[in-house]
Amino acid sequence: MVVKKRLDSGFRGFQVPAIPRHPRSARRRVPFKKPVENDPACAFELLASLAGKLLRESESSASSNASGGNHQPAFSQCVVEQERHDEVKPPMEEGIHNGSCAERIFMTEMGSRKSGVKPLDYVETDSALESISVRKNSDCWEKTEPDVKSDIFKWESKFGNHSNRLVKVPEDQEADNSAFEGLSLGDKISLNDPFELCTKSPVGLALVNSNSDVKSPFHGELFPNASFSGHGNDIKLGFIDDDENFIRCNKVCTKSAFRPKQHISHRIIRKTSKPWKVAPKLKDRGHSRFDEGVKTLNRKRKTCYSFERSQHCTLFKRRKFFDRGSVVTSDGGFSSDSVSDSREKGVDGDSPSSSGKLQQSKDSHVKFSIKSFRIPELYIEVPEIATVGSLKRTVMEAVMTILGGGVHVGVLVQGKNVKDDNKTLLQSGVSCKENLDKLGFMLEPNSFEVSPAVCVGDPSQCETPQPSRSQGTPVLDSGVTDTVKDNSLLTNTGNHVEINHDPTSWPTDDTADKLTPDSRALVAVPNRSTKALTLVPVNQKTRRSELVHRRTRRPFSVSEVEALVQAVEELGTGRWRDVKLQAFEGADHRTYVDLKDKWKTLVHTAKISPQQRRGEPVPQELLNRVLAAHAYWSRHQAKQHGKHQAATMNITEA
DNA sequence: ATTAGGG
DNA sequence: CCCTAAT
Repeated sequence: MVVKKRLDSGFRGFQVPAIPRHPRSARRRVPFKKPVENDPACAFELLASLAGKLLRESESSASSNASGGNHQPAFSQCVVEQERHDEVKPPMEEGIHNGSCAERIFMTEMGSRKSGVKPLDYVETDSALESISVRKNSDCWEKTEPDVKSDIFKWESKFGNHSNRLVKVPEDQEADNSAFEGLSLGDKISLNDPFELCTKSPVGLALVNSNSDVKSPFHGELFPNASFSGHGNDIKLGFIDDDENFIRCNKVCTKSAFRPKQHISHRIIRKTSKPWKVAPKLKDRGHSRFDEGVKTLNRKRKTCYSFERSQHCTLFKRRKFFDRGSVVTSDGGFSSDSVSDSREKGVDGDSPSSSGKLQQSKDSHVKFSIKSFRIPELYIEVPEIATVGSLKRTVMEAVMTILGGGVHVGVLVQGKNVKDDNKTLLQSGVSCKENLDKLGFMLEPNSFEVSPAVCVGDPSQCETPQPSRSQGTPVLDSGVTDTVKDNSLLTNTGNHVEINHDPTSWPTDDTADKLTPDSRALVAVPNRSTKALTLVPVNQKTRRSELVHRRTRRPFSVSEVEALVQAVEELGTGRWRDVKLQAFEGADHRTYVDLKDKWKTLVHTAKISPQQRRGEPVPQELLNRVLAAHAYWSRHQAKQHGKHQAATMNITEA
């Protein structure tokens, strides 16, 4: 039995919480690579494993230390990262990861004791509490300060370190390590969403801001007493947000909130021991779905994580943004970052992940956040007995397949695809108040006409009066929020996928497909491998050839035509299966559909003048027979039809 | 799985 | 030939 589900909503379900994106240097421009070996789908599991590993390391370390009596907390420092993330950052990925910004995990082993932990690829610990050199992996990290006095996991948003979060995992909290196996520090993993889980916790989260220059409203001490000293086992998970926390501004991004990219490249992780205080806000930002997840998590692991999330979207090019005091961006490329944190109020009520907002400000700038992108429809087919894990992987594969070919963003205004990239927002109507609700973004696989930069004309041209929109209306809504309930541990992906399309979720949905037929696409290819399922992108222009080969053309020979005509003369034109069996039994490459098609063409050929015919000429004699048979069976069929109906009626009556 | 038709 | 809808 197979479960076929049409993910009608496309992967819109993959929430793309408005998460801040950072300029990530040229990397962003690198064509999206195909997913690497790391199975993204396993990210969560990996994360879990990693965490477990870490915990264990920490514990063992602690115990060993304990024996020695006085001891310093052992720290583990390592970086976990899915490299792919550095280079592959299609907007969609945000969706995939559901805004969980943490893709890179830094586990810090601060103690001189490493508990057998291997050196990290990215971070080198000089020694306990010394400065930490962070590999300049993505020109985002350089040096960290040694303030960390307790174990800390720093999770950096793979997307550009925008969200600072510090999650603390007190040792006293029983962590279920059972699930964490086989992962060693330094292992690379991706956090595809785990954040949702890990970051949802009542415990509260400390925001680690590496950029002291920028004071976002969120900066503050989350955990007044973040250190859990005395136990050396305490672990904090920190989401390191480097720069642009700015966008965090609840209202509109203020100039001061932004800073040039240059700074970004010199990010410093600092004073994790003094996380910015954000607790109060945390609550405000607690999103229903996250909360749910947290509960579950806590229930299961008693591990508390909390998080502070910054979500913003940037649609403007950085330079411009900067010049105008309001643009943030990522190296010119379009990013799904939201320009501002539109969730000023009502955050509690609606889950941020499912709602986006667009607002206009007085300064003629269109500001909004993107909650999610519409993603080309995916069709997935998996056996009922497939595991959730396989489903996740499958979905991930599907998504990555799309991404693998590169994606670009499409902009929809009132359901219409705005293809002219040179249009200004004003011209496109994006800035129109009426269209605010109808602004949508979608990912389009493998575009041929580049220009990923969607929007943005010149902001200064947005002169339309822009009454600030009241918070609520989501521009993009995945409507998934509700689905994330108890199974937070299982779902990331799954929960974010809407199985049933809810038209109301996506205002632009109805037209999206029509507008971009090429972008709709993935179909399940049954039985293609041992895997639960295989997804094949349907983007015909670019991928079908790779995945679903068109059968090689095999012109019918005259003898074949003769056999066909013979069979049809006897059997008629409505029994192709029989024709196949009778005349092409052994010809596996000729399906009854082929025969039917051939007959169709034969009839057509017979009707046209010989000059118009192409290919190997078919004897006129045969064509004549074709016409005769066609005429005959056409009439016969009509009669048969009538008889059949009559018969049916009689039966019914009888 | 077949059949019928449009692309 | 492909793709779909309808059987």
